[in-house]
Amino acid sequence: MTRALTRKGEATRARIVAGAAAEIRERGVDEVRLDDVMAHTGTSKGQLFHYFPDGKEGLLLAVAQHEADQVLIDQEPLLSNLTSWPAWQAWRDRLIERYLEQGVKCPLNGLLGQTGRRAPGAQAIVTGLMWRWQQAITEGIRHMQSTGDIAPDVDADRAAAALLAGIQGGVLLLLTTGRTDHLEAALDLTLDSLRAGARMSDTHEGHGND
Amino acid sequence: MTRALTRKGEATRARIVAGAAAEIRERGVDEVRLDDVMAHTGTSKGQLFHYFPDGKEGLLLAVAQHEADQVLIDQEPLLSNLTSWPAWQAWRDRLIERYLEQGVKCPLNGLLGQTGRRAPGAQAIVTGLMWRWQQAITEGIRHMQSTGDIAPDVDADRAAAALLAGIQGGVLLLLTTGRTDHLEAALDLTLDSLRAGARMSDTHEGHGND
DNA sequence: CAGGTTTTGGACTTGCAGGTCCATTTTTGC
DNA sequence: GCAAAAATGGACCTGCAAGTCCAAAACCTG
Repeated sequence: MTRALTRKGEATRARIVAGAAAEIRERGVDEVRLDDVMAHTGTSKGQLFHYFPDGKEGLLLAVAQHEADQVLIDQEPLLSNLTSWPAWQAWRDRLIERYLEQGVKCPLNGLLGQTGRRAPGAQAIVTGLMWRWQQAITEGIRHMQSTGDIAPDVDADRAAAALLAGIQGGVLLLLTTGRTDHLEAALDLTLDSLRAGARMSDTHEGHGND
Repeated sequence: MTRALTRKGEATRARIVAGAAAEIRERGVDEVRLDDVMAHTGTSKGQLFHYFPDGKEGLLLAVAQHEADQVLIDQEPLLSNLTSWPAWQAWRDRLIERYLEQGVKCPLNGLLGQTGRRAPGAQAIVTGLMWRWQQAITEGIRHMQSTGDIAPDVDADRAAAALLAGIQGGVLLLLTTGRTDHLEAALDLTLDSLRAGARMSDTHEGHGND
C-alpha cells in the first residue's frame, strides 16, 4: 500500500495535507471542496486521488491526524514539563495565548466537525488526542505530588480529567463567544484548587510562586 | 411573513422541527437529508418549503433553537433553584443522568455541528443558550453567597464560567469517549472547591449537608 | 539510454440532494 | 355553501462536487 513513495511524492502529499488543514481551519470542514484544496495547494484531481485513494474521506482523516498531533506539539515542551508552579503557569499562559491568536480558526474546529460523522476514524483520532493530553496532565500532577506541591490524596487522574474538561469547554466557548473568559476561568480556578489542596494538607513551608 | 398559520399548520411545522431534531440527534447534522425528514415526519417537499421558505438553512436554525431551549428545559426546575447544597447535588445528578442516557445522541451534537458554518444564525443561538445557562448558575452561586454557604469573596461570574466550561468540556468528552468520567470529575471538583471556599472564610458554623 | 514506475493534468461522468412549481385538497371566515 | 387562503403531494429541474480515466510528463534504476 504505502510502498513506493518518492521524495517528491511525500512532499506533495504533505503539502496537500497541510494545505487542506489550513483551508479547513479557515473556513470549516463542510465549506471546503476538493477544488479548494487543489487551488490552494497547486495540485490536480489526479494527485488528490493518487495520494488519497479513499478520496475526501481519507484526506480528512489524514488532516485530522495532522491537526491532532499539532495540538499537542503546540504545547511542547511545556506540557511535558509541568514540574513546578511557574511551569504550570507558563503552560496555562501558552494555552490561552495560542487559542486567543487562533480565534475561531482552531484545529479543534475541524476535528469536532468530524466527530459525529465518520465515526470510527475521526473519533478514534480525537479520543487518542484527548487521552495523550490527559496523560500528560496526569503526569504533571503526579510529579507535583512527588515534590509535595500537591497533596498526595488528590486523585491525579480525576483532577486531570476535570482540568481537561475545563480546557475543552473553555475552547468550545471561545469558539462560540470569541472570548477567552471561560477558558481562563476554568484553568485558573482548577489550578487554584490544586494549589489550595497542597496548602491544606502539606504545611511544611510556603511554595511562594503564585 | 409569519402572518397566517392555521392550528393545523402550526402543528405540522412543529412536527417537522421535532422530527428533524430527532433525526439529527440520531445521525448527525450532515447525515440528514430533507428526504429523511420528510419520511420521518410524514410530510412532503412542498410542506417543508412552505413552512421554511429558506429551505434547509431555515429548518436547521429552527431545530437549533428548539434544541437549545430543550437543553435548559431539561434542567428545570432544578437549574433555577440552586438554593442549597442538596439542590446543587440534585442538579448535578440530573445533568449526568440526562447526558448518560442520551449518550452520543446529544442536542449539542447537532448544535455544535453548525457552529462553524452558518455563522450568524446558529452561533447566536448557541451563544444565547450558553449565556442563559451561565446566568442561571451565577444566580445560584449568588444565592448561596447570600445564605453564607459560599464565601462572599468568590467571583460568582467567574466561578459560573469555569463550571459551565467544565460541563461543556465534560459533555464534549462524553461525546467522543462515551464515558461520563470527565463530566463527573469537572462537576464534582468544581463544586467541591465552591464548598471548600465557604468553609475556609466563613466559619461561623458547619453547613452539614454534604 | 531504455523500460518501468511514479507523478501529474485535466476532461468527463455521475449521482444526489436542495430547490422549484403547480395542481389538488383542505380549511377558514363570512 | 362559497370564495379566498392555506396546506399538501409529488414530479421535475439543476448545479455542484466527488470520483473516474487516461494520456502525458518526470523520475528513478540498472
